[in-house]
Amino acid sequence: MNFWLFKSEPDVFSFADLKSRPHRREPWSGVRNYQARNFMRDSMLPGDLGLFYHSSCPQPGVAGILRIASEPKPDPSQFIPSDEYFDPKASPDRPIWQLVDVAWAADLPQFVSLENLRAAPALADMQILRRGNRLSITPVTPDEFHHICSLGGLSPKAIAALS
DNA sequence: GCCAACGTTGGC
DNA sequence: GCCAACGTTGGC
Repeated sequence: MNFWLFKSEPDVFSFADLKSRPHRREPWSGVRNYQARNFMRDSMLPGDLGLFYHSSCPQPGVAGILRIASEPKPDPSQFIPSDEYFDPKASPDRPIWQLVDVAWAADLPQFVSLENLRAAPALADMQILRRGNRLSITPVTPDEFHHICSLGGLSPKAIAALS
């Protein structure tokens, strides 16, 4: 199993929004960065777990836990001219951008703020904490994932039940 | 709103 | 294939 961090602006789509969707599930559309796409295409598997991170907001940080709920597939928004994520270089025959469905997996009893993340020595190497990091999807190590779940107030038992 | 950092674009 | 210019991201 692999572990991931998904960034989203909560004004646009928050962890609470995911939880309120039918089946608590949503296609993660709009990724337009090759590295992030390649993670989805090459390394992500249904059942993998992810941290739902709120960015560009008053309180950045990890708001909850999600699970990868589909194989990667073409992101339909790339084909729709009126869509803000339209890509004229893409066609249904030759899609460029992929998405995966994600589903709610668990609430965190406590929000894990960016400040909390920075204060944890065990998380010092996280990609999200590096200067200039702009990737909307990044891998995290199993240790980092478990550490953040623990900071979020999940018991070891609850964390184990996720995997 | 500022600004540093980064990815992408396009002229050559 | 280089690299300057540009747009975007995201914390503050």
